[in-house]
Amino acid sequence: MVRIYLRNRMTKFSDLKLGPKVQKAIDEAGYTTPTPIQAEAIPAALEGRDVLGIAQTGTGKTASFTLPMITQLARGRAKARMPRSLVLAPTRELAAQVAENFDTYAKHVKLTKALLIGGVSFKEQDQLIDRGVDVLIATPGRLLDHFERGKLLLSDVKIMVVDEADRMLDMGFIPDIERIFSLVPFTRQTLFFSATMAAEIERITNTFLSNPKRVEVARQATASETIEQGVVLFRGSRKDRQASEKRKLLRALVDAEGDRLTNAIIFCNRKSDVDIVAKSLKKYGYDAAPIHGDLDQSQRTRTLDGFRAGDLRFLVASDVAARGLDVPAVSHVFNFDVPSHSEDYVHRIGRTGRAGRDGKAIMICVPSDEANLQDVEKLLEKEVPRLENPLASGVSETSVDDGGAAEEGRKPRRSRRKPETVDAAPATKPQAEVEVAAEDTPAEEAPVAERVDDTPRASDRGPRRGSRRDSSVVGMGDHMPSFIEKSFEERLAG
DNA sequence: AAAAAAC
Repeated sequence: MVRIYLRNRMTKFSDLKLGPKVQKAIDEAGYTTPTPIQAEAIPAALEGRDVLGIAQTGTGKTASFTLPMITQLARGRAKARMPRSLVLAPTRELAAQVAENFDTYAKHVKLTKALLIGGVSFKEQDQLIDRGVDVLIATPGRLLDHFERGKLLLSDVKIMVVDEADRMLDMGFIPDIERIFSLVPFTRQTLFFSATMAAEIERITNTFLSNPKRVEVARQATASETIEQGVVLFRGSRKDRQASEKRKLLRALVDAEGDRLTNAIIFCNRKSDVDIVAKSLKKYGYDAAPIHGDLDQSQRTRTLDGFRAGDLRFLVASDVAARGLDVPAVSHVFNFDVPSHSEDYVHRIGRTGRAGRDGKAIMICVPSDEANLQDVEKLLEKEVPRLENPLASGVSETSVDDGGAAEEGRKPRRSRRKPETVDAAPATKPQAEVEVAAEDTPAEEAPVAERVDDTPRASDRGPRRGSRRDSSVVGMGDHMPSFIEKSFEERLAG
């Protein structure tokens, strides 16, 4: 550890013998010192050796293969339909991210590339391939699809990269990966990256890598170091109300963070819940948008770009966004559900507290998630601190409804799941119902409509500064019943 | 039990 650290401190990018044009791009990007994995992997890759990198995101893994690749590919030219290198990534977003990395560091080098991912038309991808590409970046499914159409020849691939291999394993891509390995020349160079070395990954590397340089990077500061964690144990007042009450709790937790919250990712276990939570937050005036695999690729891209640019404050996500995505500077991660794979917890909260910044990760745990919480704590080897439910004292947890947030607008393509009972109720105005909650009256009996204007409102809710792009917000908008805020003040004071 | 990825 110490040795690597010292060595890393002494090594500069300029010591690594990268091509002058690559070096220029690095200088312009403002980087001088490589990360440990870059310092170790780049020299080996430049020598033409296979590399087995065991590292997580945030370690500079992507540049550890793009930089030597650009250097090596700077000479020579691709023939039509015969890419000279191939990068495989498990998700479309990750593939797109790798492509951006090439754009950044190959800007002074004449290098052609194509991004082959699903969800977009074949036509443009075909045209690029026909012209010949130096770098092909792809998700496995779409790559094989192109190959089977006979549009693509892999016999000139000199460098092959497999990124996030353990994720590929989780997603059942290993047979595809093996097939692709069988389609590229035996003499290629292979750069292979995985966050962990599961037995199956070990087997693949033994089969397809040749005397690799093994580069292992200590896990980034584990969860505990820079990320403040907490979990709220929560049970709905009634089973059929738990879902909407949980969303109310989420809003309260968000609000309680005040100005400390600049932006956040909210993870849900199910795509349907991603939609419901995003819709609900939007309805209550929060600047939120969903991302998961059932949404159009164009929408996924737009949402992610907006979030990166700071135009979007809350990203409600499935685990499509848990790993690998480079989203700089997220102040908070909320786990609306406890992830059922405990490793995913580490990946999810790893979206915050990056690059030495402080981060906060807050989770909600309902009774049925308690077994998962135990698994998470077993993995962390420590207890996640319990947080008080900000709504617990003095305020009834009953009767908060999103007004059928989930029922409005289009449902995701494949989601035929029946929404929860509460949300299926006729879409009444949320402010009325929240006000009902303030009065501690069961929603069903409340004369909602006429009470709307009497709703006590806090003029300023503090935390939100994002734009509400949806001008048709039906919900509370800027208004927040004062009881919620009051209970916080009381809580903070006490 | 679910998410991701191919049409």
